[in-house]
Amino acid sequence: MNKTTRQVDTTTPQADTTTQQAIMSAAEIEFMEKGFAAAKTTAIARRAGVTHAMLHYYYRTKENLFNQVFQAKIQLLADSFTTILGREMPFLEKIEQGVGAHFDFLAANPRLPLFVLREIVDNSDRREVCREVLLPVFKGVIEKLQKALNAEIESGSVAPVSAMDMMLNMVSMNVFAILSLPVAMLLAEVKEEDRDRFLERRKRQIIEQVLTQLKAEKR
Amino acid sequence: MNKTTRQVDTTTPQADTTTQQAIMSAAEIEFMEKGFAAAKTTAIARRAGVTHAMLHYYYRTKENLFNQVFQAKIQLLADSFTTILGREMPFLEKIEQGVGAHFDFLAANPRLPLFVLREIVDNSDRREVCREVLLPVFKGVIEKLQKALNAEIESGSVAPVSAMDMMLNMVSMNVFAILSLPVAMLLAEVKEEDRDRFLERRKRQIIEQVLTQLKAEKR
DNA sequence: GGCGATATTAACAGGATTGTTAAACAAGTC
DNA sequence: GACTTGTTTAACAATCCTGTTAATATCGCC
Repeated sequence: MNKTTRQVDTTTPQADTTTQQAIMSAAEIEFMEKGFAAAKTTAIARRAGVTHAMLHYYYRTKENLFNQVFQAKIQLLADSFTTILGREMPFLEKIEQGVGAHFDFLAANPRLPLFVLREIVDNSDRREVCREVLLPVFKGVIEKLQKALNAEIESGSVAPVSAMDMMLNMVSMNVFAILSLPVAMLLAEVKEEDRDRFLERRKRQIIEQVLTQLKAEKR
Repeated sequence: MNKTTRQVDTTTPQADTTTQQAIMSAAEIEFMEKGFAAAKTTAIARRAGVTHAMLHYYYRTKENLFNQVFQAKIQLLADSFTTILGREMPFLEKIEQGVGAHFDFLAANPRLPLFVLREIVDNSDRREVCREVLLPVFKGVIEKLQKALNAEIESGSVAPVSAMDMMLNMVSMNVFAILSLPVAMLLAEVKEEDRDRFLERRKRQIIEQVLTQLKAEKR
């Protein structure tokens, strides 16, 4: 097997040049696929192509290794929110872009939602990680969105909706679209080769749905 | 320990009168809480107050026991869809009632969505159970809904929307509302004692959202 | 009371799983 | 070349988990 340098190589972070990185990559895959309980350290080591003793050498415990993976994934999730708001453009277009980008991010990381939800249900430590990482990001996004919304509402161009509700609706539909894809394809009787088309159609539908809510007449 | 009768007592299905039922009840709780992988047969037996050998005596394998729980839960889920459509009433009111009832069902069975999603991801047998039980029910509901929708669309009282899209939106928001409650409460900074109020508010919001879509002006 | 069928227990077997450890190995330094 | 430091291996220990089995208990029934 390949020898490692003394220090973990931080100059080429993408490849599994070191044993430690190989283990981390393998752990990501195994944990994402099976969750903490069903994933086995032996399987992770096998996938990484090393003895399972190496896993304990670098990460001490399964729990410890998992926590590092978890932290990274929560961070990834947080980043997906901040990248939404970027360039200058008309408000509705910005929303359209934002919803679409969020959808695309999830479509590219389809296992992420279930992974997170599965592990926080009865583990308050992991919920705490979520709170620490996600909360500040989320608050910032909501605040910005609410400000933009208020301006539009003031000018009468969109209906009065709360940023939080809008966000929840959007995230709900996007996450669930990805999360439930296996069931949805069953229930909508979609064949495997039509998967991408189905997703694309659903994405457009969700965007329409969000815009409809914004354009609704004041009741 | 209480002795069982020869035949499982089907006249009083609610109580754990027999060992077999006690095991089944304990299994439901354990499997729903921890999922197949993390649940332990020894823990199930302990919870049921019997030796873990009894578990194997009645259900042979952990897998077998799990499958019976899974089947029952899928059936429960299916029933939650059929009970929606019942009495005669104005269309929009019926929608309102239906969405609310679906939400309430999920709120009463908050672990159900995650339980199902978690177990079908990489198990095609269980997906097959879903298909067999859920598909016919779902198709029936969609068909009925589409017919009712068409009539309303014809008369111009609601905007042209497809039953499938509407259903997906509705189920998405309801399921995700329950599924993500732990995270949502974190992100919306809701205290434990305000949980029910938060849920009720979200329910109303989802109903509004669905109705808004139906009342949208034809573009 | 004795018989037969079912229910229950305790003990065990086999295997998998996490984690440790002692010894071998590689590589740079003096 | 010996020393130091970090890496890797193989073997092991301890525990846990699923499933079996043989012996015992319980019950209905004749």
